[in-house]
Amino acid sequence: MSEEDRPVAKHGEPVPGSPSGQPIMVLFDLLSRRWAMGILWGLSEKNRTFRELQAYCGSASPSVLNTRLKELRSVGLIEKASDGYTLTKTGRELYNRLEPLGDWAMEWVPTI
Amino acid sequence: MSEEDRPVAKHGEPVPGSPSGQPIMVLFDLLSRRWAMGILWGLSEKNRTFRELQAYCGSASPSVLNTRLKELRSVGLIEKASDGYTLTKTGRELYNRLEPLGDWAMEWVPTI
DNA sequence: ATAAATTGCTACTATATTAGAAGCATTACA
DNA sequence: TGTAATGCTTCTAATATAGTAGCAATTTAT
Repeated sequence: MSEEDRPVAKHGEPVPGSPSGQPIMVLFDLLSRRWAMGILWGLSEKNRTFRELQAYCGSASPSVLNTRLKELRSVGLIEKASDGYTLTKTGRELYNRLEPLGDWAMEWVPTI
Repeated sequence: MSEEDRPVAKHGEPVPGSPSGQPIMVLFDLLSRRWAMGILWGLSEKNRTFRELQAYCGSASPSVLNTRLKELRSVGLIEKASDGYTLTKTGRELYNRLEPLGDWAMEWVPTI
């Protein structure tokens, strides 16, 4: 009973520890789960199968990966296609807002 | 011995589980730690003391909050000011790239 | 000056999440 | 009809986070 359902907080509901239920906190709660952003990033390039995603995310545990995929599907950010998982329209919208982090990271990471 | 140093991966170094060491993965590894994004978000409005941040982040555990603050300081995203913690120039740059998520979250969250 | 608050933590235990290895059922291919 | 991928599920160990208590140092009030 270790990695059971941890539903994504709804609007107005307290995020684990965040009583506000502010939208941004709901989103942060989701995105800060392991591999969540990596999955979105990986799928932005092309559709990927479970095992491809696993490799892309550095051998992520299948258990965690699967949990994350279920969550992302349950909130409509990704879905299954014939050739693996794919971003939904909403998922791509989110990715578009995440994308600027890529350029920034390339400048920043070498400095640390 | 539970919440010891978990250094932020350097460029080229494998992120826990991510052999690539791609900049974006290094950043994701940092940002996906509990409260990391919430802290940046909270400090973007104004400087906040330890206890103010704790309240802002929904009564985050002092132990975790402190760990996170150390990490964010060690990579130069935040620093101490006379009236609490503050974003560095670099930290604000990162925040600026995070900010679009706020608007998006306000549209998205009500739909889930 | 002294007492009472407040602040910024540290320490410790309990719980939750993630890692990692193994393996199984199903589909795809040869 | 094998043989090999694929998409998981299950289990245990390791790690991270939550939560409570409390203490030393600084600030505020008397």
